[in-house]
Amino acid sequence: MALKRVSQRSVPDEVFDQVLGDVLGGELAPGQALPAERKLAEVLGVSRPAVREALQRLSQAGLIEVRQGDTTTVRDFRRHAGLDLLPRLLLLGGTLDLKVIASILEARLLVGREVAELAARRGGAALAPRLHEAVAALREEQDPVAQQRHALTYWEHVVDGADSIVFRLMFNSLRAAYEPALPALATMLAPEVGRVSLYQALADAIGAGDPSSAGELAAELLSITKAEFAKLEEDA
Amino acid sequence: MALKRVSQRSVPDEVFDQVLGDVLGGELAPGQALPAERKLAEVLGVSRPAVREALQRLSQAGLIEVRQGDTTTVRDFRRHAGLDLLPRLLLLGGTLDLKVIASILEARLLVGREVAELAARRGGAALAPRLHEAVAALREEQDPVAQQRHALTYWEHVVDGADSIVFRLMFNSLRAAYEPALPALATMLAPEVGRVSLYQALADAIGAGDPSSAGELAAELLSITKAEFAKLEEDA
DNA sequence: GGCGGTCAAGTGGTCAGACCAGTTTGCCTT
DNA sequence: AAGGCAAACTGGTCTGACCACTTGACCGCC
Repeated sequence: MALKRVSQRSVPDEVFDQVLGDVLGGELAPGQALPAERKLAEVLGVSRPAVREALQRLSQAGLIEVRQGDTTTVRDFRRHAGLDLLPRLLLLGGTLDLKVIASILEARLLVGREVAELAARRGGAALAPRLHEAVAALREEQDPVAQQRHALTYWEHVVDGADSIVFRLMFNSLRAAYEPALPALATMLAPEVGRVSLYQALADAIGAGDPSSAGELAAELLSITKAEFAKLEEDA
Repeated sequence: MALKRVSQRSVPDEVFDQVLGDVLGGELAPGQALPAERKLAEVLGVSRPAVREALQRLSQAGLIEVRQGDTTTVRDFRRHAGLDLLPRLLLLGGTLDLKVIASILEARLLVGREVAELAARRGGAALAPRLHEAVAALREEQDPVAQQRHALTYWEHVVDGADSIVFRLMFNSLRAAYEPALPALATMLAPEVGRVSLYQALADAIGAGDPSSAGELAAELLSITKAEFAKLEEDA
């Protein structure tokens, strides 16, 4: 068991999370004005520089607009936030948002297929050893959460093989979304990581430089969880 | 001519940009330690809270790691930054990065096709009027940059019709990347926005709820700029 | 009545200095 | 060699003062 560093949350982190929760939860609507920094600091019992740090980060994330001399206003995150906001939408108030999960699984399937094709085209034989290594590690692993980590490593190699900075950064954003939620998602993802033979076949197709097969195999693999989730939603 | 607000750059913005430029430009390599906040503030001739604001934002963007009591270190942005970093990669040091443009155009084509299919499946007839409105505005427009804006409005409607938060946020990140560069990109994108009939046909396919046609038309439309760019690169 | 100028009050932006909290390194003792 | 302690360094936070911008109200002039 690996011991992790215990990290105390900083004051600006607390402020950031609180305001973000209110924005995403709808309590703070687009166009609405936030209290002045001085007021926020007073109400929250913290210093103004700490409030400023949080607000500048919220601004960077596309959730608020800060203008000197005027009140800070809430933006419509659906129009202004980028993909990096995804982790916060997935896990909101401590619970997983099922609609966001569905959207992630869908995007993962559609984009994953394209990335696998690119990897077959561009990664080819040089990529195969790393993929097979990840498959071997996945095969040896019993712990469900650790299995997910091996699968993530596998897909990291695939997206590197695609040789596209856009897809690489996209992968990072998506990984950042579900990595914190892995313990909760591991059960649902188990059937997928259980199909080691599919991971193996995809590695083979990529290594052989066969985009058509790679795309199909990737779609087949990534369809498993999407279907599992759809079934779960029907049962609920 | 619309007059835009003149915005003075703040001190934390300047610090953020400078450190970000050094990280993305390679002067600050992954694993390397940044000078202490106090040192940075002294060297840059600014206050420490301003430095902190910038560093916390850089940390949020995945470019550095800040830990209390230890030095702040540089992270490998390729592994840790998300899609929201794209604007900064596209326009680095005032010049457009051709490799990033190529990657954007490719991803735009592959993802745009999927989004158009989803929009045809989910947006359907309710989406059509807005699409046709955007097409009409595009047809009336002569200014190349303004044409791009109409095209962006068109695609915003399409991605809304896809009814997926992941693709919506993705669109926001991509738009944030090329929107500041529109004046520079307008020439290259002109053949695409000149194909109003293709935009029209795509709107029709989406309105008719025909995913197959929508995907094909979207791919055809988005292939234009990709091909133009490939040609430009060969000429250079 | 409409427009322009001025002022006050509010907002965000920045700074200096002090103090708190965590990490690392060096030195001493067992 | 290992453990403990202190110092020096790091980041984290606060207070209070001042700067810069925006908005709204009021007044004077045409």
